[in-house]
Amino acid sequence: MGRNTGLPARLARFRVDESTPASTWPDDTGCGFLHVDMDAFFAAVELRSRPELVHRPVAVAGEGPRSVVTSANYIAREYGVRSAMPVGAARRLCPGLVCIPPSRGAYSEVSRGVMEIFRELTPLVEPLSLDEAFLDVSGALRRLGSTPAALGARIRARVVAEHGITCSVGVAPVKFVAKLASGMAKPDGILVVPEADLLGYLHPLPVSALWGVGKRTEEHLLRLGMHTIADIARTPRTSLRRSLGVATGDHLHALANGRDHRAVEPDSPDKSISAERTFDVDQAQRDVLERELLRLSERVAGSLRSKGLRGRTVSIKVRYSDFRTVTRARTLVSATDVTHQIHATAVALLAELDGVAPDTTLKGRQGSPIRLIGVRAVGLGDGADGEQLEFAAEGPRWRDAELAADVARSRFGTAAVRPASLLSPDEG
DNA sequence: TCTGGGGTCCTTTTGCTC
DNA sequence: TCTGGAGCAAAAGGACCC
Repeated sequence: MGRNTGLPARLARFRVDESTPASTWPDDTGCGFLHVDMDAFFAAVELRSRPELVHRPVAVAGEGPRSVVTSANYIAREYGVRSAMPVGAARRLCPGLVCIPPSRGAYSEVSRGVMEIFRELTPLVEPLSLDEAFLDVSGALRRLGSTPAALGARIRARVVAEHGITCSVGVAPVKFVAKLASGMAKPDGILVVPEADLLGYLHPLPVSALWGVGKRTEEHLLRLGMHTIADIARTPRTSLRRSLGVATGDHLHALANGRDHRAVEPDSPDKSISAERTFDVDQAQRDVLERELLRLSERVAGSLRSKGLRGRTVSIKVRYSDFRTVTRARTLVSATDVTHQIHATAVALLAELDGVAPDTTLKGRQGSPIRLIGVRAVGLGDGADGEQLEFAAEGPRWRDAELAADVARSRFGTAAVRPASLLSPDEG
């Protein structure tokens, strides 16, 4: 089948071979958690419409000089191409790399379809991103007359038949192990971690395999002499707390011992909504930065309105040319979804960063060169906590105008209505 | 290699109030 | 009147994930 590449021999017995009778599969009794992950999702979606590229190294990446790879097919990965890698570096590793610009809408549409398949089996579906989700199937087994691994196989068959892309499935008695298992099942496979083998599976793995252990924490753990998950498991919890902090220490200690009491949570509300932009060339001109803040505020506010949310705190993020990143936040008297108010707050925060009074004339003013600027709304709610006092006089009018613009955009396209300051000179 | 964009969560610091 | 601490919320930074 061309699968099984890179799976350590000791784990081969956990892999399901769907061509053999289910009676020969690993024991999945008590494995209520499935984690389903699309294989090289964005690249796979693109390749559906570009079959001539299937046997070539392909990456989905933006076209700007500072773009990075968002997704690479498995042929490109053989050359060392990875997501988040700058496109220039990827091309050096793989000179024949075909780069395709991302088509966000297509990914969302496929994602919706795939999630629908999951929800037909169980209502307990927790999407983690466009291309992966946890499923709790423990309550659905009797109704469906199935086993967890068989459900995983069913999902895989439907996703490939209905959407033309492959996915991998992890099946386990606890949530985070299902996620680890799907990663090891890749590409195009299923891995079952039987309840009885949970610690046997987990303990020989490197500490970096734990979900939540990134580069920094890995370095930290290695310095402390912990190389495998077993090393963490036998370290006293108090020592882990001392070196990693209470929350992280407790968390890693529990995971390393195979304990994860988190349930699959289908409806977790949004905590923040943000938009940011990295400039092709660093910008120091204040009016350019303020115009970009307007564009970003529009996106954030539009997204808030489309979800029926308002944010109480507005924050900006600025990354300077030397990659130093700072954030500044301001909490409003009441929550907002109005572009005008978010932009005004963002501009005031930017002025503060430069030590300039908010009402200073900023046109043409130079600050330190900036490579990235972003706007975020946090403290989200439905806005039922009252009207916008701070904005009482003119807020409702701005909001009405923006709602009308939303309607126009939904009918005539996103370019139909834009603030005058965002029009290029020849459009004015 | 020269580092995107959208998120979540945690820790530490700071400022306010009692 | 001044000071110290507790408790809390906000702000800021950072690690991590896909």
